[in-house]
Amino acid sequence: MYHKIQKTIICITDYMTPRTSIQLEKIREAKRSLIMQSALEHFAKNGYYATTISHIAKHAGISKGLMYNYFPSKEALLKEIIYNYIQEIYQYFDINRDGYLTEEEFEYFIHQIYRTLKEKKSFFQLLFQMMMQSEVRLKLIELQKSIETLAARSDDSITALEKQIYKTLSDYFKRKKEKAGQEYDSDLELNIFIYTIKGFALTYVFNETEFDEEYFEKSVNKIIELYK
Amino acid sequence: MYHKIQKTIICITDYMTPRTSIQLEKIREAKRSLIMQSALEHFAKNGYYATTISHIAKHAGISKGLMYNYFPSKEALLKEIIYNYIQEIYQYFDINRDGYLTEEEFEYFIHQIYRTLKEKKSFFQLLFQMMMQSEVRLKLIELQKSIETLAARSDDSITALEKQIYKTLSDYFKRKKEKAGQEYDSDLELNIFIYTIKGFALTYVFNETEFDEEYFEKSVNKIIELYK
DNA sequence: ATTTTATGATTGAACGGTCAGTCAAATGTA
DNA sequence: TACATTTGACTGACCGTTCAATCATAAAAT
Repeated sequence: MYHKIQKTIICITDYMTPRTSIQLEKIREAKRSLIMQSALEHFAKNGYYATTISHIAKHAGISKGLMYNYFPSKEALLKEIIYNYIQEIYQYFDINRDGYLTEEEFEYFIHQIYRTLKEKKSFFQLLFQMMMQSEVRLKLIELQKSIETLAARSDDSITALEKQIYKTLSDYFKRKKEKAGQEYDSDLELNIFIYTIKGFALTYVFNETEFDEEYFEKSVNKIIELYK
Repeated sequence: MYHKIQKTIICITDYMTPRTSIQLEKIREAKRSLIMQSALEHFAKNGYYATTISHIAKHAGISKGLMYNYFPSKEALLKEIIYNYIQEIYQYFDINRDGYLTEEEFEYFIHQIYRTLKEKKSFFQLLFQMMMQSEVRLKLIELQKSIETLAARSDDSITALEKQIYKTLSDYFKRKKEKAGQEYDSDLELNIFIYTIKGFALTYVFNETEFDEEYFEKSVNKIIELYK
């Protein structure tokens, strides 16, 4: 079925071009995406090690060998997936780059987290899994660093995202402190808040009982109410 | 060689036992524990699939083959570990079997969670990993059910523990509701509380930066303060 | 005290299966 | 024809598992 889609794409791009140039590149890119999508689903569901290249290929409607035309190795494929998603998710949270969060923006921020979790569920499943194996995590970080030439960021993508979020929130909670009395420990409250978000993310992302979305939305609103 | 065969034949004639002492059983049990300990550490650090029997055996100071004298398979070893720890942890939380939690007991309960996380860090690392792979989780549940003859519990150990905790807490939060006004949604607050605990557990258990214990203890106290 | 013997513990080479990765050939495509 | 894409049989390494053989020890026999 994926195979058919792929053929269609080729047909569409079948202009009179004598040159196999930029169009070709686009087809290639589309297929790359297809493979990554298939791989992500398998990695997320069964884990990295339990997933075989053959399964990924079959699901993507291509042969095993072709995989290696697009990615040099299974590990490279994994890293590429993670790197790409991280980059993409980065965009979502670039809005508050001034570092100042209003209450409204804070609310938006939390909702944005929820939307992102929902939209990229599989990716977060994979990410959680990755972050729980020190061996793999180290490998990832090490390799992110070697890829970093691509972006102008000097720190590794995974923790960079975490850091940016942390910084913005830290400022927000500090400002709350100024408003509130002396008793209020902003760092501590921030940490508790992060635990809550983490726990929520974990629960949401790995929830299989096809819970109501409404249930989770209520939780999101409660969290906002508690911490805004 | 031939010599050996003769021995075997004699063996068949089946004299009564010049057998070793019953204490042998204790040594056996000790070695079983040793293997399980070694396996747990590897599983926790590198994940189930990335861990080889050879590694476990080498770390335990025994040969690969001997592993199979104590456990029928790698998977059985995993299940045995999880089952044992679950059973053990059960004990810790059996105190409030009456289902009624006072504020003091609630405080104790949270502290107990923290102590358990600390004491059985590796196990919780493994457990978190397991719970994130649907494939493995299903296998586990299915097999727990087949082992259940051992204990008089009719539901599987992992979720049973979860359920018991949930029930006790649910009652506690409901009672809070009665005290507080109408605005208070006990179920919702309970869920948020659980997210927080989960997030805290996740952070604590996979923390590698050798954070101060003091830091986490402060968090524990804050959580108590927020939810008691 | 010494030797014999039975038995469980232990070893590691070997087996069978799996899987990441390769490559020569086939199949388009211009 | 020339060039690119795609395939899937194949390879070599690895790993869970097995098993024939050895070791260690305690009781029995001498």
